[in-house]
Amino acid sequence: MVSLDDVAKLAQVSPATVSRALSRPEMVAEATRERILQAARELGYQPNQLARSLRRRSSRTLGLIITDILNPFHATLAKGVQDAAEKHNYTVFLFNTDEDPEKEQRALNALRGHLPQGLLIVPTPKAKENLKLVPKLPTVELDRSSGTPGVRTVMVDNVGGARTAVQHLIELGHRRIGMIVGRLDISTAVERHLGYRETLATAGIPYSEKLVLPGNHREEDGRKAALALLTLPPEERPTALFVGNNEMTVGAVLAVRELGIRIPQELSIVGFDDSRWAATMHPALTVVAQPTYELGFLACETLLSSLSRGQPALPTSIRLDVSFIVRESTAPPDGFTNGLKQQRRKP
Amino acid sequence: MVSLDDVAKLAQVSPATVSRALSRPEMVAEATRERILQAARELGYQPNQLARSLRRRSSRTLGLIITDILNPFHATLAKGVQDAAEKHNYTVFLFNTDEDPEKEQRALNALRGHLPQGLLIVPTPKAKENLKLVPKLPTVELDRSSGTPGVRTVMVDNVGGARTAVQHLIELGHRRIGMIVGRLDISTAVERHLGYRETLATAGIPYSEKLVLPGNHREEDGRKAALALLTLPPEERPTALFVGNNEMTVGAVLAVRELGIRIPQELSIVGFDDSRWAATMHPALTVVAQPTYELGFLACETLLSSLSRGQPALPTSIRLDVSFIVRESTAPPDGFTNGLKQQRRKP
DNA sequence: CCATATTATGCAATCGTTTGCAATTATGAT
DNA sequence: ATCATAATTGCAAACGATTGCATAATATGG
Repeated sequence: MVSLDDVAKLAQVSPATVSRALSRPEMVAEATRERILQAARELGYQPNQLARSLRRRSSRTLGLIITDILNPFHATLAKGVQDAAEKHNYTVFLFNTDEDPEKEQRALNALRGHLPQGLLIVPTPKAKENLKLVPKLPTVELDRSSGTPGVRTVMVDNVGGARTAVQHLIELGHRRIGMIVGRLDISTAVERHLGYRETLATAGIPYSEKLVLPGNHREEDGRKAALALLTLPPEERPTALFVGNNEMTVGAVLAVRELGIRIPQELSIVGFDDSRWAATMHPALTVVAQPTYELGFLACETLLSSLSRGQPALPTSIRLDVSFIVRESTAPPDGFTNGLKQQRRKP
Repeated sequence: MVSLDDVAKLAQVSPATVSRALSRPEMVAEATRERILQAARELGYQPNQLARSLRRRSSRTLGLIITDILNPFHATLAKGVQDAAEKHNYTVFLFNTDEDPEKEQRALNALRGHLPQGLLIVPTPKAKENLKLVPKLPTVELDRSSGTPGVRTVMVDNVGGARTAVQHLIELGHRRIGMIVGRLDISTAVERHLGYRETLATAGIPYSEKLVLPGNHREEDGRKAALALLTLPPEERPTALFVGNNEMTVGAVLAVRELGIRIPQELSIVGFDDSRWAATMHPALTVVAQPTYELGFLACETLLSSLSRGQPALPTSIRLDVSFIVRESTAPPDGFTNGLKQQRRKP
């Protein structure tokens, strides 16, 4: 490893001058600077970030904690964050919690030792507790809120998205609309559930607990929940399903196939969060689409701008709009005149 | 930030002793150790990894460079690596190159400053050049080989996978089998192409350049290539397609749909690399499935074990077996008796 | 040409650990 | 007790950068 001293020797100046030539060029005379840069280039010098960070007490490093890198939603989020970070010359440490609060805790502890400048996190339900491990770290939460006071959040309009989706189903003529909701200790699930309830209420449709099943955001949970809802007696069985996240939607669709139920003739289905899978499966899924990449990018930009301005990070909460994409998985319920089908809106 | 000194004061010992109590417990007396650990716990002490790494000249950190985090294949790879790293208490820096050699170079430079212990990389075509930036860094290449001498690789049996796929098509009765191959400066593409050629040769089917189109591994490339192949005059148009990676397979399938060609009746298609999409689309795709997670996990284990043994890293090359999953996208070509369909093997 | 202001460099302390070596204390055999 | 030996602990010097302060070099102005 070639160090400052090596460069200093070659350029015949003190290490201090080399340091300045590199990080505050205006402080050193033109000629010397040239000589130093030349020497550095010659030796292939690369500053030791560890030493630099240690001394500066700041690292140009960010922590990113997501809950499931295999979920394209999170992968996209991560890409948005990384791109933004790279733009500003920050490096990011990526951790995966698999929705496990313990892993989250370990990740935070590991991160802590690396003195990141900031943290971007998709919080697990225990995050409020876990985040106490890093009390002074500028943090922004993505996608969900843990309810930790003083933390900024960047989320999408979950309530609005759910409303649009459910409203769409109601307009098609559905009355028994089931929902596969996420864990109710996660804010996105709560909000999407709220949008669902509100919209039913507005339409004068009574809320039925039987039609709302929780799941743990994984494909298998969606499958089980859908199986349960769709094997209710015909009188109670929902004619439409609103599913709270992308993975569970996959599970739900697979369950529907297992049961041999036809979409959309016998069951309409709307998912939250778009994906290639949703767009290209047959029939193509009607979904609430989120600006996922932008969510990550923006969250990172927000964090970085507050860092650079050295501001005390006002606890703002940003909401991004979602869009509703009508495809082929929704139609009027059985018994309704199929003429309505023609009226379906296009995306 | 609470430091060693703080703990030392509280426990009434020297910082040196605290350090030892934490990293070489057997060197300090039972009683003192207890007192120190207690103090550390009380203060919520977390070692400053920067300082530690600086002094130890080793960081318990790995670099991971992949080319596309949005591709589930790479995301899965990353998860395998991370899980293995976490198991051994290593932290990983993740970088994304988007197949861009310049980004790869930047990533390597950024990484360099953080003194990682090792590097896992899915190399871009310029990696052989770029890797010179980190000459002494223990490196293992995943999925592909850049041809850099002395570097270990962990890959799958691409030739074998391609052979099985093409053989399967031949046995079904296909003679004009097209291939959408990747960039020929990437080893996986070369190998899969080789398997394709060899199998044709063995079966006595002449190799036709017209039927082999290169692509840049992205969905859109697959689409374009498929469009080109499938609009050849009927006499030349392939009756089956072997596609070299998952993203291009998606594109190819979409192209087929655009053209209104039915799979598998009018066209058989086999992809390389399985995915949820491939498994659940209609008709479900026949694929060469790779042990993706294991690839990442194993690569990381390999790297770590060579690190811990302090060995000079023999340049081994590990090949993992692929498996062939026959689903619904392959059938005998038009004009062949459909009776053959029944004989299709199961996975 | 000298005093003073300005600019460019160097010195040395520092960030928080680790570790070779020396100093201290405990242990056990005589 | 006494002394050799072993087990603990502390001192102080690193690791590679940054930076306040002092100093040397140069420029400015009268």
